[in-house]
Amino acid sequence: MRAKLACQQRSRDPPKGVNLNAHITDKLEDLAEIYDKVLGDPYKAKNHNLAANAIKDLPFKATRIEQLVDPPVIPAMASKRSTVRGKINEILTTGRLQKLEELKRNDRVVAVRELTRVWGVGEAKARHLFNVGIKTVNQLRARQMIGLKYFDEFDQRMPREEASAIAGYVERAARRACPGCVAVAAGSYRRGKPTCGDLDVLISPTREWMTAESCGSLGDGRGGVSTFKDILPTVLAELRGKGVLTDDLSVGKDSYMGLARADADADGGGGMGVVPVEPARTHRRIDVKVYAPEELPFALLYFTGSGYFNRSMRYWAKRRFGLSLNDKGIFRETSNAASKVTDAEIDDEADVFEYLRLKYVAPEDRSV
DNA sequence: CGGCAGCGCAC
DNA sequence: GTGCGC
DNA sequence: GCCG
Repeated sequence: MRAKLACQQRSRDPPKGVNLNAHITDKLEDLAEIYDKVLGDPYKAKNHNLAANAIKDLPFKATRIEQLVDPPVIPAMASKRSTVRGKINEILTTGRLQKLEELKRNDRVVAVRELTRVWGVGEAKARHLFNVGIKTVNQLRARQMIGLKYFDEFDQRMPREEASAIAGYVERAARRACPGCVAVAAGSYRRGKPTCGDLDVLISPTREWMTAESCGSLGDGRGGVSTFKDILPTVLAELRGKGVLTDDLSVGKDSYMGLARADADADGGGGMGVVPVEPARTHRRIDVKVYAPEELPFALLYFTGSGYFNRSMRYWAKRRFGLSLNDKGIFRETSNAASKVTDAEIDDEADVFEYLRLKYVAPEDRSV
């Protein structure tokens, strides 16, 4: 009775060493791996591997599907409806496998496949990483190493004087890139806390600058940049050059996350010829974001927090008016651009409170 | 159509 | 309970 | 994907 069980068989004796059918099995195995690691279908994977393994053991190179069906290399192959058989047939007749090529062109497939090669990263983790923009092992490694490298430093909060110093660098860089702009440190710094876990700096040009920019009357070599989208890269370049920014975590179109430290050019007033002293200041988490002037009040409100304060405000806006609130504006229903509320002149945070029929609360009092 | 192995470990 | 590796 |  047990005689037929696989676990009662000796393996097919002389281990055949060479695979004469790699032209078939490579494709099947690739497809299996994608089914398993990317598409979350381990059973499809298993069956593709089953066929691949059987074909690997053949003592001849298969060129026609009949050679695999006659005595079926696996039981399923006997059936005309076997989809694996169909795929093998396609490989044998065309030398290609459409389905596989299609999948291999897919961004997500490529990324998840690479990421799951990391021990501890499975399908779910890889999918999540992909969703947050991490698509390669190198990107993952960079992130991981920064986290480890500064593990102890990230634990420490900075005195607000240090936050102020870093923000000062950002502000000066911003003013050079975009004369007249505002650069405000939000977050717990703006709420007046004596220490800060990280630093959010919001940059926003003046309305006048925007107007001048859009009609091309800037950028004539007076030091500022010519377009809105140049602001962030210009500011970052200067801060990197000064050694204020030491590592990047993510660099987007109008949002930056990275590490900064104060007193990078500590000899600022110390005169020239001073040998640069090892700064050795703690690395701090910093976010820099650029907003259009009309968005600034909302961005300020949003990034000044606290998180709890924000939630309660959003809750009110939704329950009382059916409005949704984010860092860019007030929206009806969901926050798509089309539904942005424009019927009110919102010039500062106070206008937002007023629009929502709430009494103004100063930043220092928002640490609820 | 449901089942396809089931476990220990980390979180 | 979920994700992961085996 | 395949099987019962």
